[in-house]
Amino acid sequence: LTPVQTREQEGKSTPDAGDDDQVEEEVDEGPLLVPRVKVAEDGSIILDEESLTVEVLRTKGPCVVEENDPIFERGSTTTYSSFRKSYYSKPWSNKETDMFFLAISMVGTDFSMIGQLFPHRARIEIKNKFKREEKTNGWRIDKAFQEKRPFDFDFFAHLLQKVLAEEEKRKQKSVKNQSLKEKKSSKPRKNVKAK
Amino acid sequence: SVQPSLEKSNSLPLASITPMTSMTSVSECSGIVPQLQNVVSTVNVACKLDLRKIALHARNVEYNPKRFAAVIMRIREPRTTALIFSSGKIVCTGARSEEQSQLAARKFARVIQKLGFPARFLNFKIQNLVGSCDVRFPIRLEGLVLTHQQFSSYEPELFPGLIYRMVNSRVVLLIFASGKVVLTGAKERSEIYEAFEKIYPILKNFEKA
Amino acid sequence: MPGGGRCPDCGSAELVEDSHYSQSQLVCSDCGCVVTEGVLTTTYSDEGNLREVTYSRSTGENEQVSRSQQRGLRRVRDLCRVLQLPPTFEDTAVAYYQQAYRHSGIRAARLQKKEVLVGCCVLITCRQHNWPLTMGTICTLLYADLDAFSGTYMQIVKLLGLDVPSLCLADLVKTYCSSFKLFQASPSVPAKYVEDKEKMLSRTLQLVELADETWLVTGRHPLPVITAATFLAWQSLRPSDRLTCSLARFCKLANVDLPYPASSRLQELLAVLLRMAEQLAWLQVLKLNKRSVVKHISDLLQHRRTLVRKAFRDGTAEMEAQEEERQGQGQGQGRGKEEGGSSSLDLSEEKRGASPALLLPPCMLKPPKRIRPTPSVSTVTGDENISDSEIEQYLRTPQEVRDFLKAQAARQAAVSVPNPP
DNA sequence: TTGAAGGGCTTAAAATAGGTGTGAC
DNA sequence: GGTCACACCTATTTTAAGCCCTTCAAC
Repeated sequence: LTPVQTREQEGKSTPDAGDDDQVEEEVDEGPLLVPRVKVAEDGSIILDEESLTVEVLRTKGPCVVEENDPIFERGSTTTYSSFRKSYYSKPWSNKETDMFFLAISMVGTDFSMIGQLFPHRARIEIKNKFKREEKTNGWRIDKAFQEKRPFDFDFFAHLLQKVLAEEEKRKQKSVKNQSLKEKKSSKPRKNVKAK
Repeated sequence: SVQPSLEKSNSLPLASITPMTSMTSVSECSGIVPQLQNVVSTVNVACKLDLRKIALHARNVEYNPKRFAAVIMRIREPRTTALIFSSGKIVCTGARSEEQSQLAARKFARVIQKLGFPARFLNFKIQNLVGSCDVRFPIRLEGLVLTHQQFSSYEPELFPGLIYRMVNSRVVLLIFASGKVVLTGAKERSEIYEAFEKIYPILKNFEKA
Repeated sequence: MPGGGRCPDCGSAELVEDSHYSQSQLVCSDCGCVVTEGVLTTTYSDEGNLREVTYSRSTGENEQVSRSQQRGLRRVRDLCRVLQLPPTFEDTAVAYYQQAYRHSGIRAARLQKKEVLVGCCVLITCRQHNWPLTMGTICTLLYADLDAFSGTYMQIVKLLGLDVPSLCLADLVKTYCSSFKLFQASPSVPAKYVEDKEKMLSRTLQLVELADETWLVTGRHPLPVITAATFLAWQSLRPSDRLTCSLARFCKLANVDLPYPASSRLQELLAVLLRMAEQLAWLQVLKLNKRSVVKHISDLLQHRRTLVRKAFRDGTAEMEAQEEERQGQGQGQGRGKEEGGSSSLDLSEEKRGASPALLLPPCMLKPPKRIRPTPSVSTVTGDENISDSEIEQYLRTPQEVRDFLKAQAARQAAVSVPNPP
């Protein structure tokens, strides 16, 4: 039983990889199972409740209805939120942002192409990043666009991998630091985004 | 075209207040001039375009025929974005004024020309203007929707603003409790100005409950 | 019609129970239509099966009613029954659905849209009868996305030229509040948490009215306002036992969802109450905070209107004065005083004693955030010269084109051969 | 456990257009 | 089953305020 079987093509978590001629595999249709399963389960429960309510009403017949007041007990059918897709996008670290500008200088404003340079980012995230930077750091966009750099896919991929790995390591370290610091309260670390 | 009848206001961000030179007009002047925020225009370069070729030779573009059948081209000055279709039709967006939009459209056409297409510049037309301003007093949207029901849609469960469709005007207004107003749908800036002058006294009536 | 009626498809009265499914259903033995499912369980995928099972049996007469329209009408009735609406509502909602179908644009719409259209017609009917029903409820019952519902709702109201009254908050208080499981003791609800329903409704209503008077309702989702008001009403009716209970815990034990914006509404309401408390001499000395003020809600509500009037200045004149002041100062600033318009919703305790707060929507009290980069309305005429060099910055040189193609090819190769470890 | 902050979505308008859902004929 | 006439997805821009999500910081 799949109550809502609309195929939402806006799969998140897996940045809609497939576009651009090649790279067919799986492409859209992204089932995006997680939310649907949740919906189905939640829904089923509600449905059962409602079914019972209807039964009760049928057998009970004379409803309480307080005279002219159309308002009477209806059980808790009033709900607030309904289903919405998740649009969450991981924040860009400073290093990753630097990589973003490097990508701009290599390929220009082709967000689909840049999206392929960032395997964990969907095209829409690249576009939003661009628009955001245009508002807050317009000069950096201009600078990157004018500083043409040769488009070297492998070079970029390796550099990005290194940067992200470093990021991850740093993150884990800070978590560990936090858990075992306690005594060593004064540590002059502080990164301050290099160069 | 071009020279706007009303003074193009001032560049002072906060100064949407105009000294209101003539008070002899029939209705009172709000003293507020909506600022243009976005201009959409179209133009026809009148030749078939090979979008793949454009995508290969220009570095300010994106082209994904699977996703969308147009080249998306961006230029820095004026900061605008264009949709370029193989038919030769161009949609230019993002400019702050009609003139900026035309200049931008000419630049897009020039890029196409430089790529070897016999581009012309036909039927340039402003298609949509978006403006905004602030009346600087709060507005009881629930009161406004009651008395102007036939023009209004206010559904706070869906959107915080009231959607107001003007009579005898293409302009649609988004009216917020904060007193901020967005006006859109106009093809000439006078329509924006007129719509605002028309709505202002109405809004004044709903400053308080 | 409920229960023992006729098949909405073919009109047959030969309805039989069919318990092949998890929920028993009434099925028309003439055409095979499922007349009443356990409720709104039909989905598009089910519909495929239905279509095969039920061939369209022409009853000879009119019936230009399409399959999808019949299904929609059936679901309109189902939804009305699930919501236990008065019988007359059903026909009104059905009429709206039929009216919508007379438009080719609706007939050609996607199936999902026709599905949420069912909810739109029921919602519109309820609104016109002042029957409190939220869009969230409709969407939950239909398993619909609120955004999908939104588009269809706006379209249909425009298309049919309907006058749809707003959702009445007071009515919603009655139904929604009543659904809180707090009115009788149970294993999950200790005695000290049990409250009298009438007292709760009355106080919640007053708090919602207070919220409305102080700009906390306009432009906001209605239900979270009520959730916050209900919580405050409940706390204030027995503060000593309930002050330590959080909004989240309250919702959990009352067995209702905690709407996301409710926390903000609660904070805003508390700020308003604090401001009001400052106007009462005997409360002033107590140096109340957002926690202790709850104990005096009863007193504050008693003099609600007077206190609101005293606690809040009329914001407009003030705003205009500020605006003019800014004008005089020129454009260079961007900071300036700000503090002058100290938020009426500011909870910081040392701010008190100052002049009354502005009575304005919270969004107007937030510090001006804008970074207007638009000094350049410029002097562009649209006819200026365009230099070749300006255009050329956007073009790739022949060498760059070759490099780009090469990189593109490499990229494709990398993609088609995923991992070469 | 709470919040704050940051980001992206909702609404309106308008042009552009292929591919395809949808139902009537 | 094909034509027809729509819908309506993808995409672009821009403002408004609210909602809603995640992440990360004080307690």
